[in-house]
Amino acid sequence: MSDYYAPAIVVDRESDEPLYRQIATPIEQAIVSGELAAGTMIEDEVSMAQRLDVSRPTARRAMQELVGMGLLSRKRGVGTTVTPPQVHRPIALTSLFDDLARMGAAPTTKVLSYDVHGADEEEADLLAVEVGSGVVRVARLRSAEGRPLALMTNLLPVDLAPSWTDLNEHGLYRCLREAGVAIATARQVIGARAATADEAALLDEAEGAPLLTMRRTAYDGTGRVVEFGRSVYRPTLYDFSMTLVTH
Amino acid sequence: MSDYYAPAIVVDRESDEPLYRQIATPIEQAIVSGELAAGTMIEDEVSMAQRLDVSRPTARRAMQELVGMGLLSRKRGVGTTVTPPQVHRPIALTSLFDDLARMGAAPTTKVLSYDVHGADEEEADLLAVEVGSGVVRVARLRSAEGRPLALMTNLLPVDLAPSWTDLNEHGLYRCLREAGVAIATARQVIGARAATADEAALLDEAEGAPLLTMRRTAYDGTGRVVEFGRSVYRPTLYDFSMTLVTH
DNA sequence: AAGTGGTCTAGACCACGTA
DNA sequence: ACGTGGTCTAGACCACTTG
Repeated sequence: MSDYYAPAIVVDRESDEPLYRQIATPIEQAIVSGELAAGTMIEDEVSMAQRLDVSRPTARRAMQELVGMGLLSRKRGVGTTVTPPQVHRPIALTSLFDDLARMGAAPTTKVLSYDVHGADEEEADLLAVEVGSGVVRVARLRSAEGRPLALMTNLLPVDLAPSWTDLNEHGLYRCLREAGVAIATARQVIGARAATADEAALLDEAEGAPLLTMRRTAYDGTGRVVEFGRSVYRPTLYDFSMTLVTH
Repeated sequence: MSDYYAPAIVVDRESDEPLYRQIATPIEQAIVSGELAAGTMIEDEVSMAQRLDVSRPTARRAMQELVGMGLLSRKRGVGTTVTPPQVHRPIALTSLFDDLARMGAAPTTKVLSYDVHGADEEEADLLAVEVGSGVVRVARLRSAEGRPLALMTNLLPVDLAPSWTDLNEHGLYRCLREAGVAIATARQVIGARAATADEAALLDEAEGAPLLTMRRTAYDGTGRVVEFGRSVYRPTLYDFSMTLVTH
């Protein structure tokens, strides 16, 4: 008799949901909800397999999913324990709009310009498309709680670009997602520089004030460029927060 | 007869290296070296298992490792192909020193101060240790190609801190690694602000010039705080480049 | 010695996409 | 209809850690 956590799960063999996920999901929720404290011992996989009436590889796979997310850590000869939350996997590739909304900051967006045209050489290069193919360039001012926060310009292939009205209501990434565009990865570069006169006027800063800058190229699963964006942020109101992991 | 890539591998059953890794590693190298172009079809797992004389789950596991790294993508009913390099997984949690060295920038470090003392309340909070326990606070000036680039201050528990001389020769993260400290995750916040007079003097910038700032807390696998650092960078000479991934 | 996770086998059935 | 990857079984042996 040990005092480990043995999840009360009954697997449904008729369900479309794989068994290993039926097992992993409740444990995952128990961990992220804080119900299971860091360091809590988890039932070993042989016993769990017998108890839930699945094969050992199936129970094992459920555990491995959680190890992969950084929620559990295992030591041979010792057992499985809940990982401290600092070591959990990050929520990756969030959008500014979602970030602000999650913080309860009531973000608003004003589309400053929305221009459809044939790609010039630089634009074609950034999007990895043919010169002259249709692209949309849009500039937006993002505010939170009535204060201007960021100036964003984005470049997209026409066939992916959301409409002016959509962009006024939602974030770009949400528009893309709802249009069925799945972003897989993005490369971004974060820097800083002094505000130009135009930027200063729009952002309610002084000319020459330090601004955070971000350049991002987003790709779908096939490697196609979905979007290229260049933004400047007011560093007194926004910064980039992220979790890094060693593999 | 199809024209897919079938790796020429002979597995060594006497080796300590797991079979799935003996299979995955050569394929991984062929992809990252560019030998296999994006979109190249990979042998299906049933045929690979027979050919290499391993069970199907073993062949499958090798493939899954590569899928997890973003190197391969699979579609049920279709097959397995090499992922475009844009979608490959990022090299996570690099150190500034390594970054510069990889770029051939010949980084040098000057330790400006190295102070061992009992943690005050703020320091204890940052490192999640008891007030009064031994901590090391070190300030360093990092230069590349003779030009000052970053001003870094770090706070570490005494028992983990490298010596002054080690820090003058290598980057902090390399020192920690060689001391057997394995960093698992780190949280960092990137922002910007104007340079103070002191910073400006050390970094060869004007007072009030925009600087990139970074705060980072690094954790080992048990959730213990290994290091807390605060740095400022000259944005004309350095920026943060990273790849984000959706899970 | 006992218990844990790590690896591996030799099959099986199913869901999906293509032809 | 066929071939693909996705899931699952019921075992097995090994390596490592702890008592």
